[in-house]
Amino acid sequence: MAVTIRDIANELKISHTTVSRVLRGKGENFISDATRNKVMQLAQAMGYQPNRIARALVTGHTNLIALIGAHLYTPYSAQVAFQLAQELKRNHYELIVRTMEEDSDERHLLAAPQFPVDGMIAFDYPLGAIEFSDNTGSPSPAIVGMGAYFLEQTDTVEIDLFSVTLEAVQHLVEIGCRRIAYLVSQKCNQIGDDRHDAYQRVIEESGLQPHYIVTYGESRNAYYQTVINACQHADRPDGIFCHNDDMAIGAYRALCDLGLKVPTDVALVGCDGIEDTEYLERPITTIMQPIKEMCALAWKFLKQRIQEPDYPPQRVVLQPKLVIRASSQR
Amino acid sequence: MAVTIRDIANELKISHTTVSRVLRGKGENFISDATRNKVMQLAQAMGYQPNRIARALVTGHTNLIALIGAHLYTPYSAQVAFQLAQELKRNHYELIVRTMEEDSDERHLLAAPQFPVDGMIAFDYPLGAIEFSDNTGSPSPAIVGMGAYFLEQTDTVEIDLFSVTLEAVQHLVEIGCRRIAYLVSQKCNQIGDDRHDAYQRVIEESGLQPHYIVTYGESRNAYYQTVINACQHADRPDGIFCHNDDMAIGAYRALCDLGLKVPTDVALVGCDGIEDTEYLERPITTIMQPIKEMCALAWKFLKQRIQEPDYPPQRVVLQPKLVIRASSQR
DNA sequence: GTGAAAGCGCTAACAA
DNA sequence: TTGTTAGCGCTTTCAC
Repeated sequence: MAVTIRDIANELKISHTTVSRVLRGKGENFISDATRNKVMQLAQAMGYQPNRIARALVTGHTNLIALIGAHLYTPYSAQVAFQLAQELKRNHYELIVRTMEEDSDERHLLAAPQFPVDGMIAFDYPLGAIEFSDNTGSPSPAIVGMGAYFLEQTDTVEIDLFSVTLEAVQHLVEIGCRRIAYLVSQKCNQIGDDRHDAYQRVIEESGLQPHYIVTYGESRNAYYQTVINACQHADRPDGIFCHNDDMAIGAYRALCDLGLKVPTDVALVGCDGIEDTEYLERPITTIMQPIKEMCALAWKFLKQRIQEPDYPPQRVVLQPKLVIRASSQR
Repeated sequence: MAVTIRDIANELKISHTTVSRVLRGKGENFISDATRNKVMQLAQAMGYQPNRIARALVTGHTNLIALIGAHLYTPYSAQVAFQLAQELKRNHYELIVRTMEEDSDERHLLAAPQFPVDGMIAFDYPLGAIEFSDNTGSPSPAIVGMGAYFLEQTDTVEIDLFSVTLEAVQHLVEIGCRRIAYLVSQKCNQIGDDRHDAYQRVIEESGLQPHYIVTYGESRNAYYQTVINACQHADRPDGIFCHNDDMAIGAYRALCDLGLKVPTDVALVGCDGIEDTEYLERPITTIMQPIKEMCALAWKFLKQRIQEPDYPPQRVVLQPKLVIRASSQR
């Protein structure tokens, strides 16, 4: 059996409360040095490890944070998850990764039992707050929204993709593209989506025709196929703004296979800033997300919310940057 | 406040023990249907959620599993982590991602407090078992090693990279490479490492000269730089076996920038089978890890170990596959 | 079939 | 400065 504070207390003929106080650094100024030292030493010697479960039961917090999202397996998400885990670790918190599958009942909390966490970060996951707030009558848990999709009611670290997409599509216009397509998954292709709206705006203002290449699957291979189909006709686009980098990478490969040259025949712009876009023969122009900053802020908000549940909701808007690379330089 | 079994019991004028039994499905055959139904209904109506912490305190298990490793942020690791999380979810377990940094004191458990888990999976992390077993006198926790690096004392899902590397390097010989280099990080470049040993063996048996390109950083950019330096001389290699795909991708880009053609000037083979190798103009030949199988088996072993701590250690060896692509086809 | 009581290891209020 | 007591919400004997 693991050693408990009572074991230490018995050994020392003192109360376990005192041991608890010493070990937790409480009572800085009213525990005698003699006692403190005795306890510290023995705890060390006996290899005492506090039982976090017992502590959690009484304090009500676990020092666990959940990252929730729909596509936590993409390179972009993986980077975010890792960044967050690092950030948390410094504060003695740990991260549980919770992928919510979209078309299943798991949306409903009862389906898959979940370990209680002190807070959650909903990444690019607009439904988070809804699900988790009205679930029971209990006070809504600490939750912060983060990314390009989020909800209004909570703390949020919002990434504004509108302005930068304006810039990105404008950039395609400026390098001479006249048939600029928008490669996008079905579910993101709608009014209200920053990228969609910004694309449409620039196209209209430039007097061009919008051209949506809609994908249904969610894999690079699906994107690849979609682009193969969309670009084998004579009236193919001469520039593609891709909703994300995975699509851009699928598109890149498709264009190669079709014998089309990037950027000469077709210019390419992606979004997210994952490393992969940089390691191609023709690196892909992309929108670089401020991952580090986003994670740091999300954690800052969440930490505060955990400490002060009634603090007024905070919000910050981050601006990603367009990084121009060979795929759009003519 | 959240609703407890006592709330339900009081409401129903029965004991909380009975409620507990019903809710947990114990006492299948000695709880009256009347009681059972009443309880079920009220629990539902009151939105009862069991307190997992309280349960964990008494049962001693959390249904939490930790994934531990040194480089959990690479695309390969991310894929593994995701796969594992999926696997666990089906069994009502959740995953905590624990990156161990190499050159810090975090190796020692006391440094960063960790939430108790029912088991751990050490991925490509040979030190796992050492650290976690002799830590206290307590019985070693359930742990399984997984990947190409692991320890002898525990359950392990081992990936044998030796045979397939033999095949990979042999393949380079067969397509006509005569100066085959091995791109590897400093810490993996040693006897005992499958890839290192297999490379050396083939080179020797083919009467060629070994040529180690050693990198010190751990990023694609570091690999890129290393290859730039290593390949700008006239006696550059005409084939490179890369220790992993990230290195292969860094190398690929370096070769492009040096104006060298893949595979004509330099053939390339990577290892791990991450998606990125497939989406280049010249897809990279690689060793495809059996991620899914590996994760499924690791979880199978771990689950068994959790249930039967004294079961004799299990071990299985998995064979990855060489996937030949354009980067090594002449 | 059901309930009473004990206790998991800890923290926190209140005494002394 | 230290100890006593209660209790977090649950599971688990054991008794009825």
